[in-house]
Amino acid sequence: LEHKVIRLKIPPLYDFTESLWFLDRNLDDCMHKVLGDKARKMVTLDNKNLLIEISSEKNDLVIKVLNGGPVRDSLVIGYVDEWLDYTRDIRPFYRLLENDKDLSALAVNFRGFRVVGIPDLFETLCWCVLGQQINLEFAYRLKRRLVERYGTALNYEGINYYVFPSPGILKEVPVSELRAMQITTRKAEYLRGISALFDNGSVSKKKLAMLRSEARMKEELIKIRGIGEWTANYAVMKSLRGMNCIPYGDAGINIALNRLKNIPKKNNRKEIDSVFNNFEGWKSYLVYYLWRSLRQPG
DNA sequence: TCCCAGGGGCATC
DNA sequence: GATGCCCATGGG
Repeated sequence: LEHKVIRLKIPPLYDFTESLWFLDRNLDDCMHKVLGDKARKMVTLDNKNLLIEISSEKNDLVIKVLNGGPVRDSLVIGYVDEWLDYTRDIRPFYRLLENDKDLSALAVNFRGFRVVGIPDLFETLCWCVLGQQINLEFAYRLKRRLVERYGTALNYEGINYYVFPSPGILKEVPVSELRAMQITTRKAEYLRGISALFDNGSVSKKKLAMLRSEARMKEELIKIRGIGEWTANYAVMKSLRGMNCIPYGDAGINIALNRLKNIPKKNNRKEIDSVFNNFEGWKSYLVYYLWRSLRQPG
């Protein structure tokens, strides 16, 4: 069977194995699958569901469309870039890292690591709500339950790939049904509320993107019940590609900066800012590298 | 038993 | 604006 194949030249400071590491990292994320040195994911482009596979060969990033389509190459390429952020020139970020003696090891240890995005804003926000104040493993389990029940599946070579449930479907799910999945009453209410806002069009990625300013995007998001400062920053970073997003209060950031810079783990907003102020334009990347540092001994 | 997890809302001062 | 409490489950 012949598949559509797109080859893209890999730019400096992009390492696909780092993207793969993030996509795998021992967490059971139902929205993609890592098989050896390949990643597979179902994506919706031009109202069509496509199963795509990403791998690397020599100096190329290789995209195969395994199922679905056809859609224009540019749509597929655009999606992969939103997902893996591979075309961004991150050399300026590396110069900033290298100028900081406590952080310069990050540029060596995680060379070529990029922010892995979640192009679907609705999915991002639901994911944030699900994961609030519980451990990651359990959060991924909750997401899997939600997606398996209300999402759209494609079975390919014995594995199910999913499109995240639509707002129209989730807004109608009774709280009791979500409660039965161990999603708390509060979270169920948040999910239904966010779903309704996306379903009636009052909130959308397109509308937020048109605001241009990250600060204004966050401002709009925080108005939504269930979305606080942490989630607004996370969502703008992961879905709208904001470059100056700091999820203040994040436990992982606190631990990483405590290790690397001996900064207190609580009431540390000013200390956090004093570090991040040197990374104007790359704050989100620093957040990501700090998270990255938690999972592998420096 | 305790504390903590890639939080957020709300009441209170 | 800071602080304390609640939610609600699992892991260490």
